[in-house]
Amino acid sequence: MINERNLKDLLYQEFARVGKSLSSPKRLEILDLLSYGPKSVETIAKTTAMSVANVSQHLQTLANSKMVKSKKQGNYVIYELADEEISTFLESLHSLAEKQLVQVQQIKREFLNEQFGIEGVSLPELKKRMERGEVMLLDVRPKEEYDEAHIPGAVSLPIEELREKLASLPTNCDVVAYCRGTYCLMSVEAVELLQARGVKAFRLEKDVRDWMEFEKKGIK
Amino acid sequence: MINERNLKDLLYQEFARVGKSLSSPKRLEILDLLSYGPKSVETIAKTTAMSVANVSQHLQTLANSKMVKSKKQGNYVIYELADEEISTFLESLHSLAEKQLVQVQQIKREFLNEQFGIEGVSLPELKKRMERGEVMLLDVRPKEEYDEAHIPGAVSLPIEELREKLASLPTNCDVVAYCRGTYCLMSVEAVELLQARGVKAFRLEKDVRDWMEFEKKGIK
DNA sequence: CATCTATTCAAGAGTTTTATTGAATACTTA
DNA sequence: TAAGTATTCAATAAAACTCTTGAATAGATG
Repeated sequence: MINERNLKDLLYQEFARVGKSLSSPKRLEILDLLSYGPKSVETIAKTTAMSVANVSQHLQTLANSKMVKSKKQGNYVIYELADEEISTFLESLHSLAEKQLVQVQQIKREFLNEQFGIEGVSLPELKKRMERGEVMLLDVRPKEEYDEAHIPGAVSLPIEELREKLASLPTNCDVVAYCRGTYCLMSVEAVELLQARGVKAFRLEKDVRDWMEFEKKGIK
Repeated sequence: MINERNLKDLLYQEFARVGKSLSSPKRLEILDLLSYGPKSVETIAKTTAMSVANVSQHLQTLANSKMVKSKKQGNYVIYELADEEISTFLESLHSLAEKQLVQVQQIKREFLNEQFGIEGVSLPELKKRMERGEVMLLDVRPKEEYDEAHIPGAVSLPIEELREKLASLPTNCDVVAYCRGTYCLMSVEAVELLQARGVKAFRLEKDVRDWMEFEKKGIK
């Protein structure tokens, strides 16, 4: 008879390939970034502050366990998540970590609440205010990510642009800024800049995918 | 201003703790086993064919990332999953791996379908047949796991016992056997034994948790 | 109190990861 | 075709991980 141990060993070794993809902080960061849309190796390297060679190596590990796939586009190799399910899976990993690890809660509190006294807005609240035309919604991520997907009604104004054009922006309109979710600080900076100019600005902790989730529930 | 890199580095390091838990085949096997109920270190070591010291070490890694928790009971230390959500999460890891990795599909096919020409039964089918009193449902896992949770109407007959008492079992009744799901071979062996005695026996690929999931959907 | 037992600890060897560096490759574009 | 650019490859050093072995510990039981 076939050895049960044999099956188990083979099987869990395979399962662990997925686990190994998630066992390196850097790889997790890459995966998270890719969940906001396809990116070139160079772009990933720049936004994650890693060397290109290192990113390339990690991407190959990820491709090996079928977490990402790539295609050549012009001079660039564009990587993206191999499957939508992976994005969902990453989210559940985050929520699990947030629930189980006190450390994460602490980091979150320290960096997001205490350090920046920035008022947050909830999704239903945002929707209401937008319908009434009370606020302008700002997507401060890079333009490409906005093009990939954005919250309906949002205006694209990447954080770099915001920094430059700050002086020429109107100040008479309330603003809500969002970026790549809770752990991304671009919207935090945006709100700080705007507030310093006297604009009533708020941060949306949620991101595009949260919005899509939210709308799906509403429609159901 | 606070370094965004700083936040990211800290954060993903924490997230990766969960990933690291899942990056070792042995740890995954332990987690899976624990998803069927609390177990002592010794029991885990025996069923996974690992040394006690090694299991203890892995369990400590897992406890460190808050995947499992332990309590002292008599002479034993009993470990269990720290949270029900972890069980769900493990399942989604399995389904992801099964979907993405051709290897897993191959292993499954090789070990479960080709090698054993054993007819499987689906959950709705099982329910129908049980309601009509046409089949006996056998839970061939260790007694403790049956006590922890089992499919309603199932009879506990651990595989070892089945082996011993085989000769004294009735042969005039159709049987469906189940154990720890798709990748566990105890039910396969049970079916083989029973079939060799001339009993009409079938395998249920699903397990208790699948059943619970199934019932929940039905009730909704 | 002494013994027994399940578990943990500690040290070490062997392997596997990870980031770095510099070169190689493959593809564009002028 | 030649130059340029994005990515990958290859080699290496440092760090982390995994399993084993044998001893230590803590708690239960006689």
